[in-house]
Amino acid sequence: MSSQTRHKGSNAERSRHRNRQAVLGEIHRAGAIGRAEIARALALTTQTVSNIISELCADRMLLEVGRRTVGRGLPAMQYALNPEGGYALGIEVRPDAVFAALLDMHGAPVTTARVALTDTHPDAVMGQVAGLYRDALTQVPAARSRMLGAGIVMPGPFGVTGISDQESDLSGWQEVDPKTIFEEAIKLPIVLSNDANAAAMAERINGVAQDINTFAYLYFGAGLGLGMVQGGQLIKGAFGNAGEIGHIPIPGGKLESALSRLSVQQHLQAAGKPVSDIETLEALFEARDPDLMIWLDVAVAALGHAIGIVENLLDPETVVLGGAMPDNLLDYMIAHVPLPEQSVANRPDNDRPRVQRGTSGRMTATLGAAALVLNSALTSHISPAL
Amino acid sequence: MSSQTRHKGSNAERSRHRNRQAVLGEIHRAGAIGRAEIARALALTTQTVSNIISELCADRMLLEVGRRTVGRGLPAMQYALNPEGGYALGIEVRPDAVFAALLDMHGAPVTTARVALTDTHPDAVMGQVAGLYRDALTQVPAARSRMLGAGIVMPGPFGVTGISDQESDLSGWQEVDPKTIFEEAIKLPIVLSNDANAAAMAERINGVAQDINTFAYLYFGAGLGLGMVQGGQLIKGAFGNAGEIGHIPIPGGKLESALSRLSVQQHLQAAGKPVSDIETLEALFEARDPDLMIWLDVAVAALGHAIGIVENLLDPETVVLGGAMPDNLLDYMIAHVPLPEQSVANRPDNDRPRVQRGTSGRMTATLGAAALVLNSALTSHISPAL
DNA sequence: ATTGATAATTCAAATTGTTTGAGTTAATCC
DNA sequence: GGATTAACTCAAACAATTTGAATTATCAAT
Repeated sequence: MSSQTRHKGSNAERSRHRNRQAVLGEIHRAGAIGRAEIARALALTTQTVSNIISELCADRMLLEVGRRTVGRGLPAMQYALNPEGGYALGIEVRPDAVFAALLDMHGAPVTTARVALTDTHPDAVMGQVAGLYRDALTQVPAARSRMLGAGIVMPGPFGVTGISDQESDLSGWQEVDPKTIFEEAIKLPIVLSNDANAAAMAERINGVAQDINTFAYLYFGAGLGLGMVQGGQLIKGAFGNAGEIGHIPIPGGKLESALSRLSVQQHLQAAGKPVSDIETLEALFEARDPDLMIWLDVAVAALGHAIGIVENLLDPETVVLGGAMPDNLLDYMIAHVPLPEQSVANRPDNDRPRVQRGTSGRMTATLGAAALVLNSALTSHISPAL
Repeated sequence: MSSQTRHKGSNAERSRHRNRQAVLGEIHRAGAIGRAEIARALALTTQTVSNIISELCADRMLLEVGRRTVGRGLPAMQYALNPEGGYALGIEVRPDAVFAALLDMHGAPVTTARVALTDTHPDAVMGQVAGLYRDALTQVPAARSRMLGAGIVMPGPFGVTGISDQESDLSGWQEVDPKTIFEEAIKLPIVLSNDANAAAMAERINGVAQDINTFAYLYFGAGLGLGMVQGGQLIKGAFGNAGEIGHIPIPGGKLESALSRLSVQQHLQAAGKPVSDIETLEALFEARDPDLMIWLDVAVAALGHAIGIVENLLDPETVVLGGAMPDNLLDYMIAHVPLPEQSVANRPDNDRPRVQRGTSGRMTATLGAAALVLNSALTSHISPAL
């Protein structure tokens, strides 16, 4: 079944809804901003913005943060998002554990949690997920009445049986519709995504890509994923499986066999140095372990290749690197990656870094899951004016 | 300068504009359709659609095509696009020639023309372009008052001096803004694009991708280009240079050194068989020329590689192949390409062909340039309902 | 052949949300 | 201190869609 891309018509009510979202997005972008300035940015009248803002204030979505004097004229009252105005739940399902995070309106995590997963069948997972949600609401009771929705990150690819790695596969999920069962388990609007897309959204809501509308996120999960954002919207593909960059063949095999957590683990395992967690990997790198450095040599070459593909295909403002790798390793890779000359990003006047590290941490994808929800609350879903 | 992706607010007037476009798009998609059905598709009331349609009829954009009886009830009056309701100009600027086409509302070419280009400086090109536009209007006087806009296809990449091939470069264009000077030369709204994106739009308006919202077009120009359409919209990248797939390195060099018109020409040249036009190439293939078959062996391997990249990154419904190659060669390549198994498109239930040939002809990009204009007239630019 | 159900369409009134224009407030500039 | 500038508010006007009742034409069943 292909992605249903049927546009809907517009009416007054839907206009209001979009304008509300656009106002929220503008405030998010600016941090604190006055009504007249919002009106100019959105090509609306101050009156309209005023109406919307008084509504949002009544809903406790906004806070007045004092007047700011810029030049002449009446100083504008500044408004900012009320962090407690809305919450988004992020859930990440991995084969061995489920992560949860509750984000406030600023995109800051207010609770995080993790439970081990012994049974990966849908019913068992739903039980854990419902429990995590319950716990989060217990810790932050104020969120109960202000939930915007939940983002779910699961191992993909979806609907593909041909090439899935057994390792990353969850059993018993073939015949269920994830969105439906999650909606039943936690009564919230659900957004489903893969880890790389979620990570990209995390960067956009609260990270290095905050003002960047078109960028790519190379994500180290079990394999190698790619989240692409063009004009503030994720590129999902026809079946939601866009960004499977790990499968792409490169001279020595497929990309993720040289560039992934699994790859480094296997390499070190073969060298008699089994590594199961990131801390060990971090320590090995601190010690400049020769076997790890050998892997890195191959990995940065593959990374250069991957960046070339992404830059030439998407022409992004920047490529963000992150995921299940220690920061020092990511920084090393960024410092030593051979950036391809044959790339549309290799332009003389390009002052932005072509590659940068994302806000790190193992929770990136979980936070990103919630960020998907925040993003849809903060963007108006109207294509930019031409 | 990055792509300005600032959303605009909505008001009654803009709602009407979008609804008009959505109605036109729905009629285009259906061919002939009744008002109530449009209303259901767009989640509007029949009354609203009725108002919009009577306006469009008054503007001569629509034709009544009789009533159609489906089941019970009053048979619905069917409406279709009036082909003469609007026209779009397509201009393709190549280093050696300028092509022009005038398309009617159905996307059918009503005039096509070509002039050789001896001087590629902007002023000279503008003179030729203005002349082609004048000629087109002379041949189709009815179009004069009903022009929707002009699409321009030019060699890219834009704003990149680092990696442009001299061959495909136009001289004297570094310091001008193409959009501005085209707008001056022909007083019409201008859309700029590269050849691959235009070709993709041609397929979507009037070709094999008519009902496909997410697909990719691999375009043989001088090099190898890629047009990506996701949810009915082109993926342009931050600076308009998305889809430069030709630059991507593959085992034997960069992709377009194995897979492009230039590549086959150079290969045959080296074998003592200079080929300058498509007909010769077609004839050589008909004769199964051994040198050409050698090139093809390498080319289909490269094509398989390219398809793997595109499928895994975009997850399209299909990949369309076309451009400056004879049809029989394209068909051969499609029949013999080694489709990668490591691809999200390699799914058991996929009944659609993974690769297909586009509506061919050397004019694809020129027609596509005009199709860009038609597309923007027929789509409402609202993101799909979630 | 008549009657009832169904579906498209139209008309007029109600509704929603934005815009317009006049007037108020509070800052800077001279 | 007065003129200018800019943000903001109020009330009325405006533009579009929606609502609900009435009309028309077809199918299906009696």
